[in-house]
Amino acid sequence: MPAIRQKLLDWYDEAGRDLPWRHTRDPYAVWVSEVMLQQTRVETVIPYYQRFLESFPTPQALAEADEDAVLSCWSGLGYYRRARLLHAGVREVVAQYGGKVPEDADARRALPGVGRYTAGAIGSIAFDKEEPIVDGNVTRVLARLLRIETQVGTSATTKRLWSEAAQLVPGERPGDFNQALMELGAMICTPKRPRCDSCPVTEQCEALARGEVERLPVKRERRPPTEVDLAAVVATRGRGADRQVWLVKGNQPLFGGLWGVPMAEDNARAALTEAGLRARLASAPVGEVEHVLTHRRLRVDVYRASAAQGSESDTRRPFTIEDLEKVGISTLTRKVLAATFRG
DNA sequence: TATGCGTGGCC
DNA sequence: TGGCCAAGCAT
Repeated sequence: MPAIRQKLLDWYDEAGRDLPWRHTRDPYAVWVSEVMLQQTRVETVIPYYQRFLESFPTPQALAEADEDAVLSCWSGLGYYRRARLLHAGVREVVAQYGGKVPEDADARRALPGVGRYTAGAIGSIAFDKEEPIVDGNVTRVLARLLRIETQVGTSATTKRLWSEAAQLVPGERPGDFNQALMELGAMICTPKRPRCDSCPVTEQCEALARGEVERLPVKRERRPPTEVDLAAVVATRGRGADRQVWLVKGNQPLFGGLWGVPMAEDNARAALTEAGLRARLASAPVGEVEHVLTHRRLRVDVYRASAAQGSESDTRRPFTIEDLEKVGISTLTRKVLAATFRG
């Protein structure tokens, strides 16, 4: 086992990528990077990470920001609940711990949005603690190295993976070792066409010895996405540069906390009614938009409407194009607006 | 334990 | 082209 640890560290020192969050051990910055990287590619995260830390350089700055500003910075990155939980977690750190991310593992783990992985990543990278992590990369690397054939996602396999990771992590530079494990999964031990020729631990790999690398890990089947037909209403008032679009702020699971045009299943009139808007609705859609999420395939008919009047509230108000940059809106909303105004 | 939550890139 | 993801978490 020590051989694996040292070889991975040596390989990481030589071949590891130079990424923005690898230039800091500020636990807050590490936290931000880890949350952004959840289920999201490195290349996608980089510009968001840099903008976010420029806007909110310290826990205090983020804690003081309002949610619209935070989601504006997150807009387009997806999984918006992450941003809201990070915001809540950082506010808790400021309120309870004087703005210092707690070194205590249990206290860290108890923060909103901080699960076992994120807690371990912050602990090992920022605090040099010998805490293991298991993410998708580590799962794949360990499943192959140790030839773990049980299905990923079951409690027994999860327990085994965390146990194996915990046995590997003790020693020097636990944060770098954890990142080396993930980096190997990202660069060499990839899901498809792994680059075993360049792998530093081929001698230790039980799956390679048996020619079973591409078969592992054994994953669960995915359910096909649900098809949903929606109607969206772009209700405007004014013309030209003064034109404003009515948006509503949702607090539902889908796109929670973001502003968007009124939408409802199949029915544009219902979308307006649910939004509490009175407007002249066009009889035919002006366009169609498709948006695919992991578990849903959305097909959206886009309608125009004019709404000269309307009562504004915390969850319903008109936006100029300029205003849109100050709040969080989903990529779906961007598509709907683009389909309406052609850019 | 199973499910829902976004997005963009890849082959 | 479309299926398959990618550094999880909460419920």
